[in-house]
Amino acid sequence: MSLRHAALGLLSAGPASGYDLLKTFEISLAEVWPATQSQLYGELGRLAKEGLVRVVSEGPRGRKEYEITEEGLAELRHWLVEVAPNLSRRNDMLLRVFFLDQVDADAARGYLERLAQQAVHEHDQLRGVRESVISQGDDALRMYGDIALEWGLRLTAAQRDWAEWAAARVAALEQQKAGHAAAE
Amino acid sequence: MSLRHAALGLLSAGPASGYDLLKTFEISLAEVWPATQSQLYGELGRLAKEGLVRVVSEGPRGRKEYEITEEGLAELRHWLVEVAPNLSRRNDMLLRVFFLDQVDADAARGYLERLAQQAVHEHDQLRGVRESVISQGDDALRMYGDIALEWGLRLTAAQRDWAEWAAARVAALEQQKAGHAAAE
DNA sequence: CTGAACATGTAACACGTTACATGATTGA
DNA sequence: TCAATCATGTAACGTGTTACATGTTCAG
Repeated sequence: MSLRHAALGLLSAGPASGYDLLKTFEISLAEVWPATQSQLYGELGRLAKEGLVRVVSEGPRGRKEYEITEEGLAELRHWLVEVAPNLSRRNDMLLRVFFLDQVDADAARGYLERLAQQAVHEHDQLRGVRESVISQGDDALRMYGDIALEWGLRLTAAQRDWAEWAAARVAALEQQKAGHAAAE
Repeated sequence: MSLRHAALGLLSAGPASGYDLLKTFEISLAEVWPATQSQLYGELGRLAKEGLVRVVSEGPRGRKEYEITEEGLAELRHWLVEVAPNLSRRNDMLLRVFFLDQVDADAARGYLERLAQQAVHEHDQLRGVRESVISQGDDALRMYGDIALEWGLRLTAAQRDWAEWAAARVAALEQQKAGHAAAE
């Protein structure tokens, strides 16, 4: 149920339309909480019905501008620090590792090496983002953006190191097996 | 659509009933791909209908033992190395960081410190698991289990370091603000 | 003989994705 | 004028969660 809180969070920075929020979801929140148009319009309707947001103006082309209410702000703050974060631990990439013994060592090594490459790529992307947004905006807002970015940088670095280490372990086993075969 | 592959992966190690698989999901796969009873029985039925698994024996209490078919094995191997892992990036914990400017610095720091503590706790749990399963089972199977465990150890360590670093940054801002206030 | 563990199944609901459907405004 | 962009909404479908429902077998 966090789409609701993502929407409230974005609206806490100022009024916006569904369309506006959608852009934000696609750009800045895509790496953390992707949302589709369909989902967002539905949620905004529900939030309005429950009084957590309110329509403040209707612009051209049927545009509806939403504003967060006091009640919505209270709900956002409550969620932020009082509700236990539910670590959604489903991990496709790691699930595969468990079954990697079903393919030969060469293919398994290839899989791990690709993971390492992907991590390097993502890390570079994030470094690019950091370069492009240096020191703009106010204290707190900027700091928390930085902190989130740093999380990405550290995690992709750790993922790269791990994948490289794992690929090397598989390669070592391959060598060992090859030695065995030659000795027979 | 990975529950299907998780089930195929478990069955690739040998025949088992839905009930058996459920235990495995609850114990060894819980951290990577949780599944409920309801979901699993449904999926096994579908897999059987599509010929990726087959019922090999019916035991007491209506127990149905499933075995993976050649077709199922082929699908599993295909998925393992040929299908791009879809990185499910939804991250509740990080989403909150983006909106942390909505609570005071003290509460924000508390949130980050709690994240660090949680990471330490998880890291310790995993260290416990590693201790308890040292050097059992065969080469490849053991190795991939190790590799997955190592991922957990490295990620929880990185998460702890990051959360501690972030909490320190927020504390520094608090100090700065307090100095300001005193100077006025 | 009784409670725990074994064993499977269905129904209702929540959430997310994709696709369809529609129309208004603006700038080149 | 016409294409791009703005702007919202709904329907169908797939997946995941919780709860309900039922019955068997084994060990003490």
